[in-house]
Amino acid sequence: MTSESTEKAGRPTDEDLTRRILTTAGEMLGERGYQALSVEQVAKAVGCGKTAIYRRYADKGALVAEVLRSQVEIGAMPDRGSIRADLLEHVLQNQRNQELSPEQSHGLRAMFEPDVFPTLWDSFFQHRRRQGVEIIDRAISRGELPEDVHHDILLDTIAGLTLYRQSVKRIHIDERHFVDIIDALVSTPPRRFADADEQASP
Amino acid sequence: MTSESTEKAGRPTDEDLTRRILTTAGEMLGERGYQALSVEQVAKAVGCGKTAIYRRYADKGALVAEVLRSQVEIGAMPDRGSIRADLLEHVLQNQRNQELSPEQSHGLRAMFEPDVFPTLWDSFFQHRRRQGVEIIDRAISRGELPEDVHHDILLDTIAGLTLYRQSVKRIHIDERHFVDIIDALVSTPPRRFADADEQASP
DNA sequence: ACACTTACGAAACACTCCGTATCGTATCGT
DNA sequence: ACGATACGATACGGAGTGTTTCGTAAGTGT
Repeated sequence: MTSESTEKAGRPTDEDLTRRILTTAGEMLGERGYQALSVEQVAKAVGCGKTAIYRRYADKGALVAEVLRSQVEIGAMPDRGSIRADLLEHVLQNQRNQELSPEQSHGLRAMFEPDVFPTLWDSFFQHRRRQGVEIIDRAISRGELPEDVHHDILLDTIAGLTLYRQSVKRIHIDERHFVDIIDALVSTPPRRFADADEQASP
Repeated sequence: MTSESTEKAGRPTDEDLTRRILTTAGEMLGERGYQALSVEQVAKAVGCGKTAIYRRYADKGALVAEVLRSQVEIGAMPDRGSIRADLLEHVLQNQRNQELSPEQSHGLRAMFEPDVFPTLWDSFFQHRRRQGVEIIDRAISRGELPEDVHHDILLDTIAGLTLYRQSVKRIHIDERHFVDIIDALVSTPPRRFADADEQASP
C-alpha cells in the first residue's frame, strides 16, 4: 500500500498515454478533419497500438468527442451585474476556447458528425444552454428583460452566430460586434408565444 | 435531324435515371447522413450500376453536393418595400426548402463535410450572401439602415440562427420569432468598424 | 515468492466502402 | 452498317474500422 488507497488490481492505465492520445488526435483532427482522421495513424503517431485507443474509447466517434470535450473549458458564469456583461462573457468564453487552435478550428466541424454530436449534446450544448438560461433569468429578475422573453431564440441567435462564424466561415468575430448583437437582442428581445417549443436533438 | 440540333453522338444520358439517382440519394442521405451513405447502396436501390453514378459525379462528395443543391431552390428576391419584409422573405425561403424533408433534415448536416462544403460554398452560401447584401443596400438607400451597418454580421446572425436550428437542434422556427429577431437587428443594427473583415472559407 | 488481474504492442483478421477498370450489351446519331 | 456513348455486372486494389489473439509488462493481494 505504498500508493493511494483506491487502487484497482492489475497494471494501471497509463494516464500519460491517454493524454498523448488526446493531444495527438486533436492535432490530426485539426489538420485533416473527422473523416480523414485515422485511428491507426493516431496510434502510429503516438507510438502505441490501436488496442490502447479502443480500450479507452468505444469507437472513433467517442475518441473525437472526448478530444473536443477536452479542448473546451466550460468555466463558471459569475454574475457580472448586467445582462450585457453576462452575455458577452458567455459568448467570449466560447471564442477563447477555440483560439487555442489558431486556424485549425477545422476540428470543430467534427462536432456535426452523427457519431460525435449525440455525445457532445448533453455535456456541451445542453450545459451551455443551462448557463444561458440562468443569465436570462437573472436579467428578468433585474428587470432588464421582459418576462415573456424567449430564452431559446435569444440564446440560439448568439450560439448560431458563433457557430456559423467559427466552424463554417472560420472568421473571428470582433468583440465589438458581439456587443452590438447583444445590444440589439436585449433592446428588442424576442418574445415567447403561446406555442410550446420542443427540445429536440440529437 | 429529327430532334434537337445540339445532339451529341452516341447513346444519350438517361436523364430520368439522373433524377432517380438524385432523389434516392437524397432520401438515403436524409435517413443515414453523409458518412453512412453508400454509393453502392444508392446504385442498388436505384437499380443501376455504380458506373452510372460515377460517370455523372466525380465522387461521393460531388454527388451529395448536387443532391443538396437540387433540394434548394434559390428564387429571386424582389423588392418588398421594406427591409423587414425583405429579410423575412429571405429567411423564410431557406426554411421552406427544408420543410420538404420533414425531420429528415438530417441530410443538411452533410453540408459541413469537407468533401461537400467547398462545392456548395460558391453556389449556395456566396449566392445567398449576395442576395442579402442587396437587401441591405436597398435598405440603406431607403434610409432604414445607417450607412455604417455591418452587412456580414447582420446576415450571419440570421444565417447562423437558421443553420443552428435547422441542422443542429432541428427545431423549426416560428415565423413570428424571425420577425422579432429581424426587428431587433434592424432597430439596433450592428455597426461596421475601421477594421477590415476577411472573407475566408472554405 | 507466487498467483491474479489488468494494460500494452504487434499482428492478423473480417468487414465495409471507395473509386477504377474491364467486358459485353443497348441506344443513339450519321 | 459504323462509330460513339451510356449502361449493368463484376472484379479489383487500396484504405479504414473495429475485433481478436498472443506474448509481455506492471501492478495488487496472500
